[in-house]
Amino acid sequence: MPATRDDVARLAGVSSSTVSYALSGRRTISAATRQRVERAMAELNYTPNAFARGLAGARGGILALHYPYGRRGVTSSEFEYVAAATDRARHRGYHLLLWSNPIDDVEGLGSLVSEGLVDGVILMELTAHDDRVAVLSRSRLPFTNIGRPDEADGLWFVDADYEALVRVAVDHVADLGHRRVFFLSQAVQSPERGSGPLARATAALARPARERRLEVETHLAENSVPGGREAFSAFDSSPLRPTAVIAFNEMALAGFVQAAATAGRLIPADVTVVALSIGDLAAEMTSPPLTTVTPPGAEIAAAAVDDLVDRIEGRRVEAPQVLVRPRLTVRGTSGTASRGDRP
Amino acid sequence: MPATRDDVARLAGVSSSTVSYALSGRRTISAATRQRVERAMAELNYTPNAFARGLAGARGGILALHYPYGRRGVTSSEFEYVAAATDRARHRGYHLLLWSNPIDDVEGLGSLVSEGLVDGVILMELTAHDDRVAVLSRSRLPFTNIGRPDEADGLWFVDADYEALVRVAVDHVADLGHRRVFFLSQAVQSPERGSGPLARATAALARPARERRLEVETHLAENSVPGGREAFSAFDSSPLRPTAVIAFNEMALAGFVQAAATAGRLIPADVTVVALSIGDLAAEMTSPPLTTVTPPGAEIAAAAVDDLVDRIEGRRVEAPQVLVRPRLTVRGTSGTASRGDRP
DNA sequence: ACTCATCGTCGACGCGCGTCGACGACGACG
DNA sequence: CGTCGTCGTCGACGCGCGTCGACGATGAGT
Repeated sequence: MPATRDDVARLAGVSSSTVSYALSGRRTISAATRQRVERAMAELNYTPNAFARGLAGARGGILALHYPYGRRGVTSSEFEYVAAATDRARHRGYHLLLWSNPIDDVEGLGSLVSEGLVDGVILMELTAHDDRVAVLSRSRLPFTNIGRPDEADGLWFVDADYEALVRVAVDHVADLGHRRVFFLSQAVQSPERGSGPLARATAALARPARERRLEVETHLAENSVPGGREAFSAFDSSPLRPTAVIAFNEMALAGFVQAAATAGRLIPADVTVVALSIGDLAAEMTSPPLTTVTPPGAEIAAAAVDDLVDRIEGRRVEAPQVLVRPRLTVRGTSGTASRGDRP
Repeated sequence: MPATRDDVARLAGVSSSTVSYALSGRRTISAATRQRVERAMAELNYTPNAFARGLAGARGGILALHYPYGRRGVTSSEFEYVAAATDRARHRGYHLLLWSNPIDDVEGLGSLVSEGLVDGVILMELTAHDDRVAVLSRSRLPFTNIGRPDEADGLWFVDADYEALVRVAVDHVADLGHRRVFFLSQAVQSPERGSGPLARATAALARPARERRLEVETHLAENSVPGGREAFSAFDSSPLRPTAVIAFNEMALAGFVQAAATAGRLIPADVTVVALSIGDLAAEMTSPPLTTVTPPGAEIAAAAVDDLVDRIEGRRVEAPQVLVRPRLTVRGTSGTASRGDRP
């Protein structure tokens, strides 16, 4: 039912290919003709058919955003990435296709690729060893990553700067005078694959801790509320007697905070809490609201889209590897260490 | 670079159209031929080109999920809808295109439609008067809604049952012995358009309240943390002296809870709190965790996708209007009313 | 006056698939 | 043995667009 290019051509009294050139500007068109064509397009409410455009060899104008299946809505900020990517893609003239399948079902990704529907792919939540990267590399389809694998040579990616993330948190805690820190980490499901962010943050912790002369006790908690309660027991009975918590475990932190309240521990008077990678809403839901150090998800997603589109359109050839600095938001859970703990 | 249908045909020693029929099953094919074709497809790793398929008049296999832009991804459960829809679409053999633009920029939606790219559209977060409905109705493109406008005759929708939502909350509070309730509502930005859920929930409150003999004071708070703090002052100084809060305002509830803690009000000993439409993560972040009554987002999204696909494939013609019952999750913020307040 | 480049426009073709009509092979039936 | 219907396969065409080569019209240069 929608108008075709031929309809426009007929109405404007020109040939069909002239309409095409008027639209793409790939050949010179006289001002008079262009105007007639534009008027005709407006009148017929013409929009080029996306399938035909794609078939004819041009860009189809579709990007795919792939995130591994199953990690289901646990992370509060996932939507921030998706929404920002959608938005940025639209501004660049592309559609965003959401695509999700089990992380080890690489075949699903393969069929998406060979369907030829998308001009490029953005991979979300990269793990340390991610098979998706191999599949896409082989396919010659442009892609960028959010996050990065251990082996990132020649790869395009935008990632949070986890070294900076940890350093900012450590500095903040140390600046407040704390010296003994409880690192509320998480137990990794499949150590094989490894979670990039967690591993990176964990590895990055040692150095700034040493520089700021902090003693750190690490606790691996389940990523769940009960896991957080257990973590609090561990914290509470620790011989280290830590006065601050740096948490990289969203659900466990919730349990931890609840358990602390139940046990009568006051935050931040008795314990300072700094949460890593937690969304604003979740941070505001606690009492007092959480001090957080968080990567700017929207910025990261937008940068990934920009890189990908640049690459698709041939505007860029070298592989950008971008690390984005996190944002420290001091809310209510960080306080100065009590007298006896001061250095 | 990917294999085409002709490649498969050549390898299998049949004609190109035979491959097509073997794939679609729209004509009978001998078992022997089918097998040769399938072997050839497997060997070449053949996947039909999506653009050509779409151009040739068949389904393109793409659905669009449209959500209004700008409502700043603050809502905790948005991703739940999106992820569930993506997943369900995939199971039904469709791709999901995310599409978002300012709610009053209907033209953007129009161009998506006339591009002919998608087989159907799902509209999220419908408001009471939603221009998008008119645009899509005119386009003859199949669409379903999540939420519903005031004028819903003949429309396909899946919506949370807000009457039930409110009733469940009221019953829960009343069962605990509370008689005076503070309804933490929200100030609507553009009263013109009206937020369907809020209006519906508000309207639905009167009747169960009367039936359960509850006195209700309604407070319109900004949808923000400070707004919630102000709401707490209003609550605290109310002559009604309410003992329970029913909240339909995510960010304000956070502020409210914080203010309550600051003021030394204990939850649930002094105040019972029931939150409407709050995601699980956010609910767990408070101490104690929030008792909630929430529509099952994943279920709603999946149902909308199912309806839409059924309609596209001609499996259904009458308009289903589905109301989904909410889920009450009793966590830590609801307690029995103190003695003096009992009936 | 004639040549030659340049500009603006046109017609034709191909992208890969779905589908329609045709046609050969084959068994059933008279 | 001839006829008719069914099954399985084939070739051709069209979907709407991008793009290539061709061509007439113009203006500049000799």
